Amino acid sequence: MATLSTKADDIARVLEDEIVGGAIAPGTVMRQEQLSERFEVSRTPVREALRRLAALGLVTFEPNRGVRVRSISPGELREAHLVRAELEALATEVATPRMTAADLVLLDEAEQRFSELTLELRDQARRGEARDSSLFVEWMQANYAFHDVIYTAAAMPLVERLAKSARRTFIGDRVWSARAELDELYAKNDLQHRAIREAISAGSAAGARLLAREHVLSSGRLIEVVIEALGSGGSRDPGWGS
Amino acid sequence: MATLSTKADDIARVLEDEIVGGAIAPGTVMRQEQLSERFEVSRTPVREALRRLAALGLVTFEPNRGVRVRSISPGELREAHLVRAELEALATEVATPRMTAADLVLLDEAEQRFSELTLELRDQARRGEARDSSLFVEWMQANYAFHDVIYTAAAMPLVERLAKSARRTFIGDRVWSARAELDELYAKNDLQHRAIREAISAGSAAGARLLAREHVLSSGRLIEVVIEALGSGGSRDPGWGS
DNA sequence: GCGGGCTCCTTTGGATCCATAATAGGCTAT
DNA sequence: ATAGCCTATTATGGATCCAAAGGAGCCCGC
Repeated sequence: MATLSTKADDIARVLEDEIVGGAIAPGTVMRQEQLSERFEVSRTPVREALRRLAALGLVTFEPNRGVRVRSISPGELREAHLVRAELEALATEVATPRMTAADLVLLDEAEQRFSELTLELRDQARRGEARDSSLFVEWMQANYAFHDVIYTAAAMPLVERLAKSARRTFIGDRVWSARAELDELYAKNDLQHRAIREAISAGSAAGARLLAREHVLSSGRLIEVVIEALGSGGSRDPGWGS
Repeated sequence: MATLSTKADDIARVLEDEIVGGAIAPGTVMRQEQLSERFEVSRTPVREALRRLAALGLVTFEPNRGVRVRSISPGELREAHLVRAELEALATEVATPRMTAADLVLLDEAEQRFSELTLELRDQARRGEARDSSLFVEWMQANYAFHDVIYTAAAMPLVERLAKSARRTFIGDRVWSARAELDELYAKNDLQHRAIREAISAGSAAGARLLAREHVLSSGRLIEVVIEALGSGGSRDPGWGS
């Protein structure tokens, strides 16, 4: 059997997903032995995987003390959004003249799904129901799916990689599931998606670029508002990265 | 003695510098045992260091075959410059209102040093002397120093990290030391630096932003031209990354 | 009663050891 | 002579082993 991937890489991918998905809370110390018995390997590949996560900025090595999942300070969150705004703007600009009819269909489908989920989310909040965490996850994924269509069309692997790594700042669903009074802000996201879609459809690279930039910046502000509203009450970490 | 850093990190830093500096040619396979005896450690920390380099995109693991220093395709080079243009534009915009008088002095000094080296370089080329590799290295470092002043003032660690990682595309001095007939393009870099400096000095964030963007894009085109002029004659790698 | 220091335990960082995949070279059969 | 197969070598991936740093808890002196 030809080995197509190495244990360290597999483990790194899993842990990466868990951290960016919020399954592992920021501030947690990851015990090597614990991980090694979980993945049924020795500590060696575990440590190599952790090195990779460290290089990606997801964890920090505290020599002789362990690895800790990095938490994001408000400043870092803000900066990450500024970066993502520029990168998405670039990707959208490049993607616009490259979008085929098929791509546009994909974009439409993604937008429609996102729109539906946004409505569902709003209705659920209005009915005062307990917030369904999985619905938020779906909503986020639909949001990402929309942007992914653009990334794919842009065919810019570096931009895609960097921008996606900046997504990790979302810290799972804890941020999004926070408040219901932000309805219209969620809805604004949907409207912005449509605007971007229309600009692309119209072949306006410059317009799509500006809209994409504004969209990311605005969703960044949304997150800041939500976090502000949360105060420190809903977060289990000090909100401070080394 | 308190251990402030780990062997793996030290090794990673050294190798990182060597790769981005071009001391290790793209395409090279890095033998673990060789590295371990060079750094006088076992293969374990070496492998952890290599994992880090892999996460940074500097090398690729080919399972059971070794790690290979990634080479950059023309497309990747182009994309990296587009990214760097956006990030530098952002950093410059943010830095402009934050620049203190002291920062401006630093910027001036960096610019002046860069200017001098540019002239030296031109004169050397005009006299038809054998190109002095170390002079090019100095010139590049002076170029980076100028931009570093801006990064520092911007106080955006993420942007700085990403943009600097995009610098690695320069592949040492092989690119720059290529031709003498590109004098005015080198000089153009200098003029652009001055324009950026003046825009910052005038407090025009938007102007500085545009100038920074154009500057990076233009130097990216310069590199493309140089590589084009080189053909495949001066490069020891196939110019293709996995 | 309390603070400082000493000892033991846990966990990490690193070294060494082992199994296996890839490859190079030789051998055989045609 | 040459193509194909088999073996021996080498380097990697992973496991196990060892030394040392950090911290918790205990003990002793004041």
